[in-house]
Amino acid sequence: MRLRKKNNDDSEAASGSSGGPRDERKLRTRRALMDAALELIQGERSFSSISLREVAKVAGVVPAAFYRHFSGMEDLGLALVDDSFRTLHTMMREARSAPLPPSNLIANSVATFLKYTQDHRPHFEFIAKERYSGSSAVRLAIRREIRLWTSELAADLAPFPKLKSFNGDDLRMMAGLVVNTVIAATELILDVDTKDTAEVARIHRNAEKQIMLIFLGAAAWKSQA
Amino acid sequence: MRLRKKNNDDSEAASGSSGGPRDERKLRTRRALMDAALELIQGERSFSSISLREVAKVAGVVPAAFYRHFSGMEDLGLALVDDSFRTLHTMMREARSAPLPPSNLIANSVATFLKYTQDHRPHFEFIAKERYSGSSAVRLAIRREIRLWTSELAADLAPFPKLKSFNGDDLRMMAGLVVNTVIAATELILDVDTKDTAEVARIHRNAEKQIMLIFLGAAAWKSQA
DNA sequence: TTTTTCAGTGAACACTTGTTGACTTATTTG
DNA sequence: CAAATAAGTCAACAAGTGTTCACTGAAAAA
Repeated sequence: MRLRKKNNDDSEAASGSSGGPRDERKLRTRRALMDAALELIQGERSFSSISLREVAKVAGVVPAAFYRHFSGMEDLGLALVDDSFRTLHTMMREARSAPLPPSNLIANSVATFLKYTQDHRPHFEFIAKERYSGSSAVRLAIRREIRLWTSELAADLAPFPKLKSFNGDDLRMMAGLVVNTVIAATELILDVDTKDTAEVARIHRNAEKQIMLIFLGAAAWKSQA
Repeated sequence: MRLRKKNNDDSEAASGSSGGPRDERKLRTRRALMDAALELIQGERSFSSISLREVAKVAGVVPAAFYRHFSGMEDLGLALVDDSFRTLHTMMREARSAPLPPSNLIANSVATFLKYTQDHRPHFEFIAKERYSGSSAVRLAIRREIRLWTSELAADLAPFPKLKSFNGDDLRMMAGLVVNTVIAATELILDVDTKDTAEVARIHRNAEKQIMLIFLGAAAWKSQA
């Protein structure tokens, strides 16, 4: 109990600190479990309706082995939230480091984002499905991440000259509106047949227009009115 | 098979056509099953994670009796979608028949709507949870209803003088934005402790501002730009 | 080399699950 | 009144559930 390290929760192997063949193997299985869950989520089923045993089976592992990595399904769910939003933050970092030209900025940003969600479908499908129907811990984690994302966007928006008249609260309010709109479009696209490019394009255009409408309103906004 | 009426799906009793003691009883049990499902949904669980047997138990009925009313859980889910949106349409009809004064119209509408969602929490919680995580049939049904709702709102919005410059498509686009915003606020409120009036008020104000921002943009909008 | 650690195994457990078929019993129908 | 209808009951089923425990065997530590 003192010097023993039980290490039931991957706290070490998850970060791949030492990197021996054993840690690597553990990491692989952990990923296999997470990927298995994401795979089972695709289409009809939701995370709360899949079983620990199914996840283990798809991951090619006996059910008991699951517990070497997660304390239960809820734990797995939280890990998937982290995983999914890491994906999102990576994208936003890339976007900032290679900024788009100011002309057609909105249309390009929307296109970039929606393209990204389609390329990482499993993660975003997981988020969309668990956002409201998951356990309260998972829901809370997702809401926290979205709030964070909203704040990031607000910070990115602040320098724009047209948004001078916004105070901090109202800027977050506006960013929240943009995030909501983008999320709604994402969720629609996820529910559409990938090959139905016409419908996907329609959703794109709609989201673009909606965000343009928001910015049009922003140009006329006066905080503390 | 010809003159026999098996009546496995409540098609008659659901509408309560004849109204005898038997039909009334059947209707009561049907409602009990639906209410049981809504009750089980409250809080942690989601519709896809509750079982037919649990629903039957809460409804005070043996599992086999469930099949006298619904062919399975998915069928129950579709019935709940209908039920929930009937609630919503009732509200919108009431709102139109007793129109609010034009001053503070937005703030009043938002307040009315959000109040309503809190008074019919189970229905709206069901919709929020199943919108993305339910079976495809249920998701489709919900999306269809939301689209309908959006069109209704667009029709209500059309007469406004400030929205002269909108064509039909763009009007639906704007209505969609408003609906999304209201839904997002609703979903946030449902996830907040009912007694946390400060947080509820914060969400109210935020939604109001967001919709005002949209209308501000609308006043500057030119369709087919 | 010997010992320790630990991811993964296999079997067993006590339950819950959806669905079935034959039944009872009150209402409806003729 | 007697016959038919059908909502609800009861018991049984095969299959799947989460969790446990003693185990094996390869990698890590000594």
